[in-house]
Amino acid sequence: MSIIETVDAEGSEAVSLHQRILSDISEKILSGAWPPGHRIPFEHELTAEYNCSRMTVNKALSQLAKAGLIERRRRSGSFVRRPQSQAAVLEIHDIRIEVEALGLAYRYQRLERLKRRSNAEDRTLLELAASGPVLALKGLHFAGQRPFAHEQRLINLAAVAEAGEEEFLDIAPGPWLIGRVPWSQAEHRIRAIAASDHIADVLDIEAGAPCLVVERRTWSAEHPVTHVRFIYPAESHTLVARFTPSQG
Amino acid sequence: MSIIETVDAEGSEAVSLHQRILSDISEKILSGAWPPGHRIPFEHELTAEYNCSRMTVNKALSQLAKAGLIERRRRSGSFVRRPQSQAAVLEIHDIRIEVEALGLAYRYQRLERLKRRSNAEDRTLLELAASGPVLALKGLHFAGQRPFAHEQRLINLAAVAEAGEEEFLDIAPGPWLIGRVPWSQAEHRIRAIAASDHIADVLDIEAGAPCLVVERRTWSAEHPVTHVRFIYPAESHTLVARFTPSQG
DNA sequence: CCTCTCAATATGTATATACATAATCACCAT
DNA sequence: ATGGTGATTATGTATATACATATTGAGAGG
Repeated sequence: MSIIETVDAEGSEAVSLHQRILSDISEKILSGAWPPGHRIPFEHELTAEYNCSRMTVNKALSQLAKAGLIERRRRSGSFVRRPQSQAAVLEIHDIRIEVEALGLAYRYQRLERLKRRSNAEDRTLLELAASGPVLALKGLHFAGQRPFAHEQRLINLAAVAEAGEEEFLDIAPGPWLIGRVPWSQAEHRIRAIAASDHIADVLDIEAGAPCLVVERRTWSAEHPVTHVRFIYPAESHTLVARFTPSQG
Repeated sequence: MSIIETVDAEGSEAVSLHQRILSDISEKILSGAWPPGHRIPFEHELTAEYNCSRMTVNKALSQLAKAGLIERRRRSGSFVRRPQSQAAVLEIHDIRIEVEALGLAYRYQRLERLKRRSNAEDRTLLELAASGPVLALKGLHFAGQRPFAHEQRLINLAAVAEAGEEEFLDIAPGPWLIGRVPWSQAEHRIRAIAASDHIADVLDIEAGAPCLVVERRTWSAEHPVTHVRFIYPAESHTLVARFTPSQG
């Protein structure tokens, strides 16, 4: 309630108030002190607690909401969100790097390239509202002589027009895109499938053998950029994800 | 370049100014009109262009910076960032929540429970240096009447002594641990396998059918806590990972 | 008892303002 | 030339204020 005359005599670090509110609250949530469903103090209460303006509190809470830790409801307040899910930083390496880390020669080979107007399936995969030009690619990543992964990709040419001029004969579209398009969001879907006859054929495995499928959708500031589906033979691939639960 | 006094006569949607500045700029970046390294107009210029206060512009630019699209430098201005490396936030939900989200009844059932001194394999899985007491558990997660996932877990009793007193007959060890042990690090390994005869039997699927395997190792402040291996029938499970680069 | 309306409330968005801070530039003295 | 010094500039953070908007809850009216 009082003016801030205590100048943080002890562990006085140069942390902004904004940051402190943020970390205080996420700590409470992550530690379980405030379980899912718990109502977070109202903005005006936090205003009093931290002796700051509502704008500062509001900014911090809005950020927590965007991060998915809390849910805000007008007139009701802010609440700790239910999905107390564990978040992990999953690093999906460039396939080339992955292959070369195994001491094998990397090679990419195009199987198919098609420029067309997006059909219904394309629009579903890319989450596109309207029809537009897309580039559909299929290719194989090799580790030494053996196929390592099959890639099936859609590129939204409305978002990345230059991609339409590329042949992608022996350069993989992934690194090409990464080097050109800044992306702001991605979604992965990971699952297991049995190899279809066709996939078994190109990957040189038995039909019905288990495969790991990684699908990735990428957005650059609201705009869908690309959708890609990697299929790995089960033996060749393990995804590794490491996680430290720090909140920014 | 001119002031926007046109009040969006046409597709006038209730979009906040904040949102409009945000999408305008990211569109410019995305389209390549502003390539990496390009200097974004100064806040005071955008203030004039959008005829709004600096705070509004600042908020939008700060958000773009947090999203990793631009980089801000004092005295110099804001610049389009070079594309970043890939990392993804993978959310692994509590199985109960996942099952209940499907509208099915959740149930956990213990298959096996063994308290013993860690053997060589245990120490590998837990990354333990010395031998010590561990709890080895096997159990099934049900969605309705059908098995949803098989769980095989090791708990380091040196780190979580109370776990040794628990039976885990029908409460799953995952939530039990989460509620008790603050964990500071986790590592996931994700891969596909063909169901062994035994796994096929307990999961009620065909032998050789593809399965998704998620292994998680958890540490609490340097101490290994638990290692768990989930096996999901391929049809029942897709991991979804969402990602926004860099957090605030 | 039910519905409709209106006031109260918490959040959402925006403004004007102020001062802090880091980086750069121009200038001056050596 | 060279090195320091201070002014300038753009962003960083915070405040007080205002009004919009969604939602809840209580009370009026049927």
